[in-house]
Amino acid sequence: MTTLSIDRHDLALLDALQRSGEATNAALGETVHLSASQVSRRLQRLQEAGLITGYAALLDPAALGLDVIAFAHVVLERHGGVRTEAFEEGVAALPEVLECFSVSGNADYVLRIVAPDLAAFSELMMKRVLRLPGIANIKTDIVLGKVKQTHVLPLEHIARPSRPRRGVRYSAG
Amino acid sequence: MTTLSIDRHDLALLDALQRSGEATNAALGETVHLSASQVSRRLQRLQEAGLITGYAALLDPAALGLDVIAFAHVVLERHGGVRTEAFEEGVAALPEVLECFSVSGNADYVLRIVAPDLAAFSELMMKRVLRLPGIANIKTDIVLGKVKQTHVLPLEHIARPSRPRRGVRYSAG
DNA sequence: CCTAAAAATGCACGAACCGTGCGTATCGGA
DNA sequence: TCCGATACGCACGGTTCGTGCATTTTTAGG
Repeated sequence: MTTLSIDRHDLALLDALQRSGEATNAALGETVHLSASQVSRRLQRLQEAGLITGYAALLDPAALGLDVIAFAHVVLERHGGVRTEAFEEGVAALPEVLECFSVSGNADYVLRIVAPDLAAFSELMMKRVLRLPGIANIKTDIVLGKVKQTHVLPLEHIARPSRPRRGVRYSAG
Repeated sequence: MTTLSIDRHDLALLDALQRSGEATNAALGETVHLSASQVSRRLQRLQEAGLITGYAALLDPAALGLDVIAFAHVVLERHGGVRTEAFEEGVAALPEVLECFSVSGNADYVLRIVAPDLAAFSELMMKRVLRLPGIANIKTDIVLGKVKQTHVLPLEHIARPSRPRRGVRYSAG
């Protein structure tokens, strides 16, 4: 496990990076007021510490023909089984299921699913999702419109020393 | 608007890129069996066509102290107003609200929200979300466990000519 | 307050990477 | 089979990257 302390430069860097991950170190340095070499060194630390888990190209779902988004609320049968494992593995194997969380509330799981169109979505639900083991019932919310969608995590809650200090430490192991 | 046709090399490229957006053109070319120069040219086309909307660094929410994820199901009041705009703008201005969709079903909107902990989440809901205009009621599902979470869109549904062809075209304007 | 250790900074330099021009090869249509 | 169009790999100049080094700034202790 690596441990490090974060200062305001690191926060500005993380914020800039999750918005434009393709920026050069020089460009990043200009927005956060650091030299390119410092940006390079800081990024190396942040990555080793596990704060930066990777980089990704963001694709436009609509341009790829993925026009349907839906949230599926799954309730499992309750005959005290190990069926949850089978269900979770089955879900993880479906590429159209982008997310699956177990949740509090009425449902056991919430799934975020994408599909090309309603016909494909229907077929996916009937032939793949509903056939997963242990399902009692599913209620589905189909997305009608996108008000907001971002991958940018809020960083405002993190204390911002002007310099790294002992005490406030962030880690990932 | 730019229009282009996609072949299997482009698909392989998009798939590789959304998994590791930091890979060099040479490395990408190795996985998709193309030269680095071709990768460069294809990426340029895919970006101009709008299929690639950007690049981002992926951060670890837990390492940043964001331990709470929740889905909020919002029902608006129904006195035929333009309050929906005010609500949507208010939601868009909250950095903790990563996503907001209008949906079919019982609720009007589904919001995905992150927060450092339950105390902060509670305060966020009470002081910011519930004070948005036009809200009738909110039901919240708090995430207990993460079974799967990915940003990788499925591409299996796209036809895969060995070469670009006229007819099958993808676009983004 | 003063001093010394530690850490961060900017610059410089060699290596790696990127985009483009160009000649060649391959594909599709007639 | 022939021709136009398109995709391909190679090579090259410009850019970017990471690291070593000397300097400056900050922290902690006396």
